[in-house]
Parts: sequence; structure tokens; C-alpha cells
Amino acid sequence: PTIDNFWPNIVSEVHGIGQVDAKHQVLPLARIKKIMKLDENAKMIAGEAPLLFAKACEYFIQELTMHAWVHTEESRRRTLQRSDIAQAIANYDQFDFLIDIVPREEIKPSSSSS
Amino acid sequence: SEDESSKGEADEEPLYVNAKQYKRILIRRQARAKLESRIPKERCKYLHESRHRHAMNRARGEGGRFHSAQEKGDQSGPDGGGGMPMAPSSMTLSRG
Amino acid sequence: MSNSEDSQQYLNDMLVKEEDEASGDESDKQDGSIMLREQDRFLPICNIIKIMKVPVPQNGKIAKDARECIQECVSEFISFISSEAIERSVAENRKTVNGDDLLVAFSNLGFDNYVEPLSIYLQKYRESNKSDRNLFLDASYAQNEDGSSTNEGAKQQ
DNA sequence: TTCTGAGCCAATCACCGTGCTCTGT
DNA sequence: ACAGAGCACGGTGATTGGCTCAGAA
Repeated sequence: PTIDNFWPNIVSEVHGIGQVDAKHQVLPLARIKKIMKLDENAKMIAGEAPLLFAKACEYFIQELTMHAWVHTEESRRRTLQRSDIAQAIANYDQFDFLIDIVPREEIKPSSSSS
Repeated sequence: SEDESSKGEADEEPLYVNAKQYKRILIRRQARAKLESRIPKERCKYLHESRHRHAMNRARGEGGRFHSAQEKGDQSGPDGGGGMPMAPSSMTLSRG
Repeated sequence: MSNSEDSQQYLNDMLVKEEDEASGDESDKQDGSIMLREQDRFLPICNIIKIMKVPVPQNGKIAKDARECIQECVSEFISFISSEAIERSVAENRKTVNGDDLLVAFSNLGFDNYVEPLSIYLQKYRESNKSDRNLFLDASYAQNEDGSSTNEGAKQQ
């Protein structure tokens, strides 16, 4: 289980899915739709959109947690904490959109510029 | 039509972001700013009063864990006058 | 030092000014009509934890701060992608955001890894719905009219 | 070393899913 | 024709804290 194999495993996993079970998702579709509706530009939302997001959020949570756990191990800890997530966000530019949610200042120790 | 000249923030080094996300990050900042007045500043201790009371009233084992309500009825005094509602049968604390 | 993209943008001073409300709000505003609860902004924390435990080893632990951090990040993730997808649907004069808008949004925002599995997932979801609907319609109309139906589409990738 | 704080347990009830009607394309 | 918003309802899993010792400090 490594970062390099994450997305290949995901792709082979979706191929194994026979019929998409709309119900019994890990994440509640109604809550996802509610979050989407917080956008003032959102008018109507297709039923497939929250379902896609439910899957995408699973991938996102796993990938971000996986990247964060790397820093947990580097610090020789067994507990993943917020600073690990902050480092993960800083080290992968696909997570740049979280720069206001988890600011760079929260990266506690380790090497830092200047 | 972009303001290229940045304000002279000496102690703040320029922050690079993914070019594909740059514009959307700024749009999201505006959207979040509009919503911020409706967002409480800190998280509440619990979400629901009823569930909080439910958790407080629940039967607990010795280690603070939740325990089945019907068994371990030990509310009677030390005098063993009270009756056990059900024989304890074979339910004991099991270490996992 | 992980700046490999040659095309990047500065993000230094774009501070958005928000209208600060009446500065004297030391007590919690219990005006439920405008205040958003955590249940309205975030996904359930229990579901978040379950997904977080997947890539973490069995004996690993997760701090409370980390759980809530991921919870907030996921909500921003949804809003971030949605914002792009909604804008595209508006640009095409459509009132409904659909799955294709999301896929384009994932691609445009640099989440290229998501596009392939989500496309497959979306395809299978649409197939399932059409299959169910076709079977139901077949059962209804078959008793009165035979022939036609079983439209198994020709699909390739 | 000191001592903070995360996992553990399961019963209620808020909320999620579903079916329906209505509206808009 | 379809497809999603809005509403009511019923089923159900997310929510929840005290104690212990991993493990952060």
C-alpha cells in the first residue's frame, strides 16, 4: 500500500464494481447535496452529482490521509495529527486549494525556509 | 488587466499555488467570506442536546465504556435484597 | 521545494475584505435562521473517520484535531469542485449541474487522477439506471405488445 | 520522565432515503 | 416526454462521554 499504487488500485477497483448501489453509500448523499447548495450560484443539481462526489470524497480523504501519515511516520509518531495534514497539503500542489483551510503556519517543526 | 504590482509586504514571501487552481481559490475565498458571518467561530461541545443526555444516562461498565442497559443492573444497595432482572447467564467483561 | 509546475501563479496579497458584522457579538448568535450548524456544513464525522482509517495502519491512531481538519477539507473539496462545475453549467445555459460538469471541473482544476475512475463509476451508474428502467418498461409493455425492447447498447471505450 | 487525550462500548433519535406531487424545459 | 425541487414519513446508523493507558511532550 503505497502512494504510487493508490490510483491504479482505485481504477482496478471501479472496474470490479458490477452494479452501482446508489443507496448505502459510505457518505450521505443528502448532506453532500446540502453542501453543494451552499453555493449561491447553485440552482438545480442532478442526482448523479452527489453520487459522484461521494466516491470522489472517499478518494480524497484516503489520499490526503495517506499523504499525512507519511509525515506521521517521519516524526516517529503513531498518532496522525493536524500538523501532518498541514505538511501533506504543503508538499502536494493538488492540495493548494486548502491553503486557507489549513494555513502554512500550522506546520510545526522541521526544516522551514528562512 | 491584472494588477501585477504587489504591495510591499517584505516579511511575506510570495506564495505559489497550482496555476489550475489559482482563479478558483480566489473565487472560493469570496464565497467563504460571504458565508463566514453565518459560521460559528468555534465548534460546539456536542451537536444534539438529546443525544448528549442519552449518553449521560446510559449504563456504563467499569472502564467507562457503554454497557447493555438490561444487564449489570447494580443500582440496588450493597444489601443483596434487590433482585437481578435476568440471570447474568454468560456475559462477562471480555478483553479484546 | 516541490514546485515542479512551470506554470504557477502568485497568491500573495489577495486578501478579501469581508463586511464585519456588528462587532459586539461576544455571545453565540442563536439566530437559527441565518446561522449554519455543523450538520449543514460538514459530512458526519463518524463516516469521515471510517474512511480515514483505511490507509492508516491498524495500530495507528488519529487525533481529534486531524479528524475535524479532514472534515473541513472535504467540505472545501466539494465546494471547490462544485464552484467550477456550476460555472460551466451556467456558461452553457443549463440550470442543472450534471456529472459531466463535475468531470470537466476535476480535469480543469488539476484533479486528473479522479477523472478516469469517476468516469467509469458514472458510466456504470447510468447503465444501471437504464437497465432498471428498461426492465420495468419491458415488463409493463411486454404483456400488451411483443417485440422491441432489450436495447443493450453497444458500448466501447 | 510527566500527563494529555484517543479508543472503546452500544441506545436512542435526528436525519437520510424514498415516494409522491408539482413545476420547468 | 423527462428530471429535479419540495414535502411527509419511517427506518436506522451517527452521535456520545468516562475511564485507561498509548504515546505525545
